[in-house]
Amino acid sequence: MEDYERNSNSPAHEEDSDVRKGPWTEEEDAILVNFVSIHGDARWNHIARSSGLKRTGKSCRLRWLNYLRPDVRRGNITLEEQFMILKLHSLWGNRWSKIAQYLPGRTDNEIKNYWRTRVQKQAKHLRCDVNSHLFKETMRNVWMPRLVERINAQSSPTTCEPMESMITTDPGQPIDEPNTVEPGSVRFHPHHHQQFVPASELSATSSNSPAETFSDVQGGVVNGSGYDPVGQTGFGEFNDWDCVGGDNMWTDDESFWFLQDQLCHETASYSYN
DNA sequence: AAGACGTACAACCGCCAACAG
DNA sequence: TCTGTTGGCGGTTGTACGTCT
Repeated sequence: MEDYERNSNSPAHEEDSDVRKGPWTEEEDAILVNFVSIHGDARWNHIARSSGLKRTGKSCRLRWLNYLRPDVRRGNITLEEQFMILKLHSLWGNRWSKIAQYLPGRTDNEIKNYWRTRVQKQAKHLRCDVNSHLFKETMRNVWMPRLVERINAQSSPTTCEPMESMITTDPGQPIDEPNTVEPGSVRFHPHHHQQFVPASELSATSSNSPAETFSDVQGGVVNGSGYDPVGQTGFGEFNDWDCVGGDNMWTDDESFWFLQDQLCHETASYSYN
């Protein structure tokens, strides 16, 4: 651990040997939070020097963005977030920061970790590459439909099922790692600030009329069979998994709003407010 | 009970683009 | 225009912790 905390191999730079590495302590966190609250979160090298922290500016920035920022959302990835990650990754590839923009409170690091630990693990189980056609087809035709089914099935503060239980098509697959989504958690488009919350929360907590549900507003039609990977809903047309990053890429807004629209149509369990 | 193994996630690294001087 | 600095990003690694044998 001590080796990890010290940059030991640069004797030529006295300052560098003083740079701390490794896990942040509570004291360091407190100093950084206090300093940022006063001076703002810019000029990280200046912050690192002026605060007295023996950290690099980069390290301070990362700690703030990924952990200390007040709007960082912690806890397990929800079903909706899983769906968004899979879909956005299919559109944009490993552009984690871009994907994170559409998952408020989630950091690129968290999404990247989720992808590596959960999704890539499934590819390993299938004995195929995460970029292979087989894996993409499995994700498109098995996991994502099941995610939509689960989202549809949610009617109260929800349980979040891990990806591994979705690899099988057995509908009776038990949920082995349930977790609770914090009531009142909201997701919104970063540009338009339109929030959408589970309908169950709305009905319980707000005065919104039924006519304000998203599918009503949008005139959306619930697809009775849930997720349609290649047909009526249009997912399949555009979701060319082999063309990520190619000429078929959409603009950011086109991609996001198409996806948002599809998700809302298919789950019919969200509403804007 | 203890060691091996697997998982989750915090943190670092290297590269690159933007920007200021 | 050039150069150094800074911040952003994706990839990778290290470690704590849980589970399995």
